[in-house]
Amino acid sequence: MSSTGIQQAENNMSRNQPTRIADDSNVPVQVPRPRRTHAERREEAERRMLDAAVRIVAERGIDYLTLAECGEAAGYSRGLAAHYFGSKDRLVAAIANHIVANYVQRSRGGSRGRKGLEGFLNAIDFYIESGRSRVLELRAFNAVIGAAPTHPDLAAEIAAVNRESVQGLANGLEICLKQGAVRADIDPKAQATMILAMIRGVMSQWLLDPEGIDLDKIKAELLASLRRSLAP
Amino acid sequence: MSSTGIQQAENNMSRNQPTRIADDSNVPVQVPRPRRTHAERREEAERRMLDAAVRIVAERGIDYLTLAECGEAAGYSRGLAAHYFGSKDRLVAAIANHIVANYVQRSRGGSRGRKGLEGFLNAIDFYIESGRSRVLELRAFNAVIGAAPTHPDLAAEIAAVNRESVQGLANGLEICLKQGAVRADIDPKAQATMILAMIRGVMSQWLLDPEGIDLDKIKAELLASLRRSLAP
DNA sequence: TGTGTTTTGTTTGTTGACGAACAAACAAAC
DNA sequence: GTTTGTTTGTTCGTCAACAAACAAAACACA
Repeated sequence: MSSTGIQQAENNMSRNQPTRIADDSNVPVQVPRPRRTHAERREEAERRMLDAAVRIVAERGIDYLTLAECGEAAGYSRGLAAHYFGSKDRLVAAIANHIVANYVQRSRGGSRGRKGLEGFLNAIDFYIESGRSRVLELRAFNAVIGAAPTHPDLAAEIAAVNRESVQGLANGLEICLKQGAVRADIDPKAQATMILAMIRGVMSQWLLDPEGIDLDKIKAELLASLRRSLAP
Repeated sequence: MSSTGIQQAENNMSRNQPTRIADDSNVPVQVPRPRRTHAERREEAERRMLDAAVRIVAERGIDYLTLAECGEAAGYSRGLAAHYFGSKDRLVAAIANHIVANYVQRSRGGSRGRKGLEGFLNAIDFYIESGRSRVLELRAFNAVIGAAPTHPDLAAEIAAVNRESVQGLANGLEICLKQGAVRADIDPKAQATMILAMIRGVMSQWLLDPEGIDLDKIKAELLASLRRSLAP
């Protein structure tokens, strides 16, 4: 619900008067007027609060996330997060959508081009690298997934996210199937579920023990295994 | 640390006077004296509180687990959980060990016998079925894993649990390797990490959406894939 | 065997901090 | 001047933490 309109509201600086914090004169400047529209204000506030919430969850965990701190960490007041999201559970659900929306946005233009099985494996690589390079989001998402089964509001939300992710992978496999790039006796959806599980599970272990888990080695092994089990 | 001595204290009834709740006479009986040893009392209290904590975490999540409710749900007082575990984080760490200890205990005598690749795959099957049949433990464990990366106390504990699990699977693969039952160019530890990831990830998705995830089908696909990618 | 004392396990009272929820005020945009 | 966004004041419940108190078992010694 709150994930519509995240892709805009990015560069609103260009329209506004540049926020003048200080100028040449030593006379105290009156507070600058950004003159943003209501929608812009609202969207920026929402985005900043979600970013703050992601950071808090990633650093200290869901149980230490509070509505008040979320608002303040975003540079607003105590009460704003509660006002926007209503409850902590719904804030957490919004976090999940926020992270996924960010990922989807990034993944467009990511692994384009390559076809066949290698193209599919390339997408998996992108997924893994994406987590590696955005540890905050990864940690927060991991925490949300862990909490989801016991939070009814969240469970539905995350289950939907999972279905979409599985479907995305399954689509990739379907294409390969039609091209004859993978063996014909696989079940795309079951394979996709499995592969998503593998990716998430590996990242979850890596989060807990970055020293002990050689992500490059495991990624290589993972891709090699998939190559063997999927090749026609 | 608290997982030593779980395997005893099971049948302490045989040593004590059988707890007499009522007897033949209609004279009100004085309160029965179970006459348990201090160690027995302590262990039972600990076990019952951990069981209660597992149930609470599985049903409502870690953030709704409180020390007070844990004690009371176990049939004791408000303060006992705090007295034993000191802090919520340490209680949660104890939960993880409790669940793992339970699993390990059950897994002995579980998948014994079969050798070669099929024996290894059989152990994986056991792991999955074990989660399916003990949803409470699975849910609680899943929640703990999700929270671990942001809770320093927990992180170390769970990382150790993971290492043990990976090592267990890797050992199975090593045996297969020596028998020539799997291809020679795999890295047992990396494979084990991957396989554990797959199992956990699939169970995590299943928890969120038991209707949407056909566990039998995915298990079959998973085992078939492993057969293809591991076979010599 | 019994009795008194010490240790260990368990409960209860109390305090203080924190967080959610609500209502009302204030500020900016329309 | 009206709507929409944002802050502030306040209340209420809940939980962790600590400090005693109480109860059961272990021990010592007759």
